[in-house]
Amino acid sequence: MSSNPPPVSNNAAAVAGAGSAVTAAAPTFSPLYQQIKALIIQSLQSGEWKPGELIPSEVELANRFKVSQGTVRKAIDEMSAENLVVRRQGKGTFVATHHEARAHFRFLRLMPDIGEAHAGESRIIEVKRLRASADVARLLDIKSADSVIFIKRVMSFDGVPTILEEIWLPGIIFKGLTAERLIDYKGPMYGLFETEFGTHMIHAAEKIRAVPAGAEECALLQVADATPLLSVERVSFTYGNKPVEVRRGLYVTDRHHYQNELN
Amino acid sequence: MSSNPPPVSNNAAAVAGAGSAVTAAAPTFSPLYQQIKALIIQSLQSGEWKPGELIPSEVELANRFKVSQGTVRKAIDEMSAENLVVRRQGKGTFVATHHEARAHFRFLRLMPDIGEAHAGESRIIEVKRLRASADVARLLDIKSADSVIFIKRVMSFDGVPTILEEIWLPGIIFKGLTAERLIDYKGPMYGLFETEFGTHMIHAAEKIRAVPAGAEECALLQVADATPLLSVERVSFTYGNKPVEVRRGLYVTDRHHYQNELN
DNA sequence: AAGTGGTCTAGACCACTTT
DNA sequence: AAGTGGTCTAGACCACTTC
Repeated sequence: MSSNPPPVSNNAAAVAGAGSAVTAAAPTFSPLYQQIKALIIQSLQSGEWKPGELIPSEVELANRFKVSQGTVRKAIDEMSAENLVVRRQGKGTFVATHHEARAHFRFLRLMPDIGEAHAGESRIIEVKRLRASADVARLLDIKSADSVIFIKRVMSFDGVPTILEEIWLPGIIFKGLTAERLIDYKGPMYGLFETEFGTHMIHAAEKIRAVPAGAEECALLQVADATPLLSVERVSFTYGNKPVEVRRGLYVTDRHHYQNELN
Repeated sequence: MSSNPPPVSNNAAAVAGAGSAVTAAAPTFSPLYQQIKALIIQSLQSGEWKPGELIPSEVELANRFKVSQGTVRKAIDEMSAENLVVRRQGKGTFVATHHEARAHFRFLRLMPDIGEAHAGESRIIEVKRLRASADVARLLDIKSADSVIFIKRVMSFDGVPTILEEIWLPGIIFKGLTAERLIDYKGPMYGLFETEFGTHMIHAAEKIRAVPAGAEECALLQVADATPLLSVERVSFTYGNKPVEVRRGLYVTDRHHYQNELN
């Protein structure tokens, strides 16, 4: 640590229970590189560096935070592992964005049984504003009856309708989202969310079930009544693990499958 | 690199195309820590350190391989991230094992909708030897008609039959596996594979679909005909990414769901 | 007190990209 | 040539566990 007082506390525990030796207070200690990581994430969250942009080099950040390059490096290493940033040797470190081929299939795990995965065609069925149900409000961490934007769409692959999705978004964040903007936008929906509404999804949790197709699903997905469908309920999160999207997808899985790696 | 010649090549590319300056041969270069990692994995594979056992300390390994502790550290860091080993501060680094609470749910993603996840009861329906079908042989990377061991079982949670599984194992590796040993064994099946057959699973790939229950599924899982079930096809791998298990599970998902995190 | 992994530093050199 | 991330080293100190 040398003699220079660091601008970030290196040991928060030193402040705690200075008198009581036995029952020390819960040590809220966190290593320097974690604090640096938190600071960098704050800058991402505040929009100081936007998705796709270059962030300062490791030496620059080391100077800014008055720590060694190795410490900044370890912070960014973790962020890279969490897909928050992308490192490119010789070029720099970039904020992760959904406007990239590599990101397109991170949140879409449905793969064709044969052939290569490719982007499908999206058909918007309905976009409207409504009041959050108790369930959706709980998942989005908003108040019941708060305004939400509801989207219903069908995705097709090679002309075959395969995914029926319902999406709920907090009205406050996605104010002004209309069917036109969704239809006009070329590229993945998360790219639109990121560019037009400043909301970048960093991770999601899914619950998967097998359910029978109902009347509406049969009509929109062109399957027989009670055909087994994959039900995928997703909650997506942005910086700070804030939930900002609830999605319920119904997948036709006779020519596709949900691919998952267990590590 | 100092002046001491390292026992592991620090730059394999130096050997290649020594004469041709323009079209250099494909540089099979790999960083030192990756080579160290590969060596450690070889030792795991050869059984030098068995699951649950303590591996040599970082300083010891650094001395053995004549590299710095930091290089060993980076190798083990990656292995820890891949769940090949578990680090315990003050104690040492241990080979990962399936005989631990934390490992029990790494390969079982089916969670109860309400309440805590807990181990279910396994009922063995059938164990027999047979010849590998073309499909199974391809997935296990063995020859068609090679001997495989086939297991059929039902898992129940709180007395409710929930999972019907069929498992195919290479006969060569799992020679001597009988219904009795499966029934007598307390604990997870992968723990038995590890302890009794020296085969530790390190990761798996799953393909998930929704399918209708057939006659046999209805009988064994006590569901109505054509009830939608989650079909989970899994191939599991041991050290060196060698496939050693094919598994097909059918999950009842009215009180459970398959949980997945997208990162 | 000794041994282990965990953090932090400072400096060197390499590989890759851009100017 | 200059700047970036990637690798490797050597040494210090901290936190945790065991003796």
